[in-house]
Amino acid sequence: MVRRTKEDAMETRSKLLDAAEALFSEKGVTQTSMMQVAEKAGVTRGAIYHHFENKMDLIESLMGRVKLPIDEMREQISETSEFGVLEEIKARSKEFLARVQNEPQVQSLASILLHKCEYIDEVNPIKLRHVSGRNECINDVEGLFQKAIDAGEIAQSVNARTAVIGLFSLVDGLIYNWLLAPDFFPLVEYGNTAIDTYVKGLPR
Amino acid sequence: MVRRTKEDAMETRSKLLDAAEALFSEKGVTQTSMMQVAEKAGVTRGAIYHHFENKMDLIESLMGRVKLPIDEMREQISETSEFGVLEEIKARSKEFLARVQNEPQVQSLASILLHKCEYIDEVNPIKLRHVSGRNECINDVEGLFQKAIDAGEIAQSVNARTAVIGLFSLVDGLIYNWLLAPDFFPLVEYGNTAIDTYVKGLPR
DNA sequence: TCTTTTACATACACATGTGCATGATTAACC
DNA sequence: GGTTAATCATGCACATGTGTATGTAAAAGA
Repeated sequence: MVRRTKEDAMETRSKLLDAAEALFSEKGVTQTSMMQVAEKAGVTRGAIYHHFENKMDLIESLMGRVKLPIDEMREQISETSEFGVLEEIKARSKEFLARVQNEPQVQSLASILLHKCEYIDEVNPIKLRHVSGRNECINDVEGLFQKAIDAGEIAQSVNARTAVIGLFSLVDGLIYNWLLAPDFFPLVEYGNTAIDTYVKGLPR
Repeated sequence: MVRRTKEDAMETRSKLLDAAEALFSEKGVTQTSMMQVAEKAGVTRGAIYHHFENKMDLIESLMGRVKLPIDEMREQISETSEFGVLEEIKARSKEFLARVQNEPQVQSLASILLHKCEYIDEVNPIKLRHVSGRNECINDVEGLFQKAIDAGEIAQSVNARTAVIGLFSLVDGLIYNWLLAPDFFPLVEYGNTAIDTYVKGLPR
C-alpha cells in the first residue's frame, strides 16, 4: 500500500487503539488476536507491529491513553473544599462512579481491568499499574481521612487507613458488580446511597 | 501403562483437579495448558481428556468441588437467629471473609474467579455460575433486610435491595482488593470493621 | 477363564498465533 | 530532484495448543 502522511500514521495508530479497546473489553485480552485487532482497524498485522512491540505494549499504550478516574482523583486531592473534608471524600467517590457509568472509554478500561484480563505474575504491567495507582490513591485519601479526624468530623478512635480501605473496597465492589451485569442495578443511584451509608457509619 | 483400580482412577482425577486449581490460581486460566496440568498431576494429557471433556469442563468440575461461602450463606439463610436480623447479616458477611482468608481452597477459587480468568461472553460457565450465585444470594439477603425493616431494626425509608447491593459490593471489594495484594491489609480485621461501619450507617 | 471395558499413554492432524524479514510506495528532508 | 526513511503489506518459519484416534494392559464382570 501507499506510504501515508504522518497525520495518517497517527490516525491508524489511534484506530488500532480503538479497535483493541473495543475487542479487549468485549472478548477479553487473551481471546483477542492481533489479527482481529488489525482487521477491525482496517489494516494488517504489519501495521500493529510497526506501531507497537507486541500485545503487552499495545495494552500499555491503551491504558496510558486515558486518564483514569483514580488518577484524576489524586490530582484534585490537594484542592481544599469549602465544605467539610468528609463531604469532599464523598463527592470524589461519587464522581468516580459517575465517570465509570457515563464515559464509555473509562467504562471500557475499567471492564478490561476488572473482568477482561488475567492478573498473572507481578511483572504484568496491567496489574502493576492497577496496584500502584490504588496504593498511591489510598495513601492520599488516608491523609484526607486523617484531616477529618483532626478536624473532629469523625472520632479519634477511627483508624484512617482502615476507613480508606473500606471506602475503596466499597467503590471497587460497586463497579465490579455493576460491570458484571449493568442492568442489575443503577450504579450511580445505588452507589451514592451506599457511600453515604458507609461514611455516615463512621464513629463521630 | 497399567490399568488402575477404580479408586486409583478417582485419585488421579482428584490430583488433576488439585493441579488445575493450583496452576489456574497461580498463572491464570488461559496461561495454563492442559499439558502443564497433566505434568503437575504426574500423568499425560490423555488422562485429562479421559476424565474431562475439555478445559471448560475441567473448570466446571473445579468449581463444583467446593461449596463456596456464597452458597453456604444461602443455606443458612433460613435459620433464625437469637439476636437481631441485622446482627445475623453482619455475622454471615464476616464469616464470608473469614473463609476466604483461612481456607486455602476457597481462597484459590476466589482468586480464580476474581483475578485469574476472563469473563468473556454470556455462555462462559464461570461467569454464569458467579452471576447466578450472586443474584440468588442477593435476593435472599434482601429478604433478610426486609425482615429487619419490618422488625423496626432499621428505618422504613431504607430500600432493602439498595442496602444489600451495597453490603455485597463492600464484601466483594474487600476480597478483591485483598487478593490483589494480601500483605496490604488484614482482610478479616479491616473487613469486619468496614462491615460494622456500613451497617451502622443505615438509617434507624 | 474368557470377554469386555476401563484407565490411561502415545501419536497424529489440524488450527492458530506470534515474530521477523522482506517488499513496495510515497512522504519527508536536504 | 534525488536520497532517505517512514508506513504499512506480504509472506515465511516456528512454536504451541487442542481434539481425537489408536494402542495397551489390567481390572471388572460373566
